[in-house]
Amino acid sequence: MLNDKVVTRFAPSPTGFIHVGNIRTALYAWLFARKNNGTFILRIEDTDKEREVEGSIEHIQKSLKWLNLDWDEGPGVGGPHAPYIQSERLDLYKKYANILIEKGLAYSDPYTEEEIEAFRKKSEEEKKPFLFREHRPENPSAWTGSTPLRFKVKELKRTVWNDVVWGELSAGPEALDDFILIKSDGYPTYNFAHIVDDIEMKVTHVVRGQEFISSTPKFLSLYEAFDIMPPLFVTTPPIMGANGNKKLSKRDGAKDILEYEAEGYLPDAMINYLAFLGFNPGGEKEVYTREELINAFDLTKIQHSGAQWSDDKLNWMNKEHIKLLPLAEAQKYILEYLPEDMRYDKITPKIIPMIIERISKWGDIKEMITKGELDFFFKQPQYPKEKLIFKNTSPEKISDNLKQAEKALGELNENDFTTENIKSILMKIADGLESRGELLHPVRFALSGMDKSPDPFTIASIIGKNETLSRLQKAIE
RNA sequence: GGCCCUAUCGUCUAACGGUUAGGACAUAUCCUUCUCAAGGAUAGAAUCGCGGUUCGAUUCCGCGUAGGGUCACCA
Repeated sequence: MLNDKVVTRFAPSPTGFIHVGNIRTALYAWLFARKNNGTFILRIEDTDKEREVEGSIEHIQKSLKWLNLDWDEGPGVGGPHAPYIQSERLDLYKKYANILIEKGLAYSDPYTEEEIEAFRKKSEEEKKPFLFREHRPENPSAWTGSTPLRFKVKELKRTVWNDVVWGELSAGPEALDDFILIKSDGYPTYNFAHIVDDIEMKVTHVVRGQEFISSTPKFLSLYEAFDIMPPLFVTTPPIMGANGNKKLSKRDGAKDILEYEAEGYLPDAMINYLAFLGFNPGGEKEVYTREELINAFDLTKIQHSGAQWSDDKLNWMNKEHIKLLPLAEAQKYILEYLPEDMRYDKITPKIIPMIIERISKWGDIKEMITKGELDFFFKQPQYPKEKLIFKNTSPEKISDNLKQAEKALGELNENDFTTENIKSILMKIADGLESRGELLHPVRFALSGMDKSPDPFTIASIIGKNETLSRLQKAIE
């Protein structure tokens, strides 16, 4: 087993979108497979037809594709163990079920749901855990397929196993029970189907959330029944909601991973953030590229306890990744968020760095536009009267200062109309005044019409000499 | 309730049994700046409690406490 090629899998059920908690488990499985030149399988566990949500399979694939978590086997790409959708593999589960029946390790469940409910209620009243095996029928009739098929626990014992992340784990015999293998509707349960598939697909490392720790003894007893070496278990801690310490779940507002795409996060930033929420390779470096992440990934450095989600940190991480992006690449993203009239203007490329400086995700551009923080680059701004008042300075003085600026800038050659030159010229004038603000504020306001904006030198150099002079003129009037 | 697991700044985390317990996010202040942003600097901020082992415990052990998970014909 140890010398085998690494095989990991992500096995979601198609019950809707997948959220960040699910995706991180997939990410760890993917990182580990990639690091070891192994195989990453996508398998759809659709054995509960009632909970299934239409379109989920496509949505799951879309989510993985957005994050560039490519799968080597699975829906869309096929593979040696196809099909990768459990509802299309029912014969296989029957085959494995028959092996257990022949070994005397599976039997037909004779009870009605009401009867079982009564057993459960009784246990509850007696403050004891409900165990089906205490009600195991003496001479069950042959299984016909219309009743549930149950696993027959052979030996009640303490189960001890080794988890790659947590080390040695164990549970007493009360964790073992005669669980259902195949439901009365003919579909296998998760407990049974995923083990058959992991065996068939030769999965070496089962990466999954810690909610499965308690049922691991059951899984191990199944492997034992088949006389097959179990895979290694890699248990990941939960992700907790941002406000509180509840496990992140759809009920508590966990978002569809694709919403983050819509908000303009970078896939590599999302992966970086997600990986570090519950994993740390040591050292002080935190911003990792995809390649670096694969190299640094180490299952034994996964945390044991839950980590709280933080939008702040995600935003910071995303900004760091935006900074790593080549300018041309960033421009491509930004163009998608700009309205038509800002998109193909000759000004556009010049404002890219200024936009990048002010956002943490592409979606923030929408906000900048709404606030009018971009308009003035493209057209003459309005000067709302209520904003025209500059404290401690008379209108005449301002007008004079603007005229001075206009004159000085007018003497600057068109080709020399750079941020640096404009700054040195305006600063020279401003330094002669009582305060620099007496000049810089009116000039900036003349150019942008905004209370808050980038500095006047940058704006002037972007919009060019003619437009700058014309706006100064207009403002003087 | 039974069983299982976890515990370092507000948050994410680092630290062969020996460190002034480190970094990052967030926060505050300062610098740069007319403003915004970005950048730089500084500050405050943690080993859950009690015992034990040890020359020495964040680290190992026990007991508390707190939190999480799980006890389905769901996955």
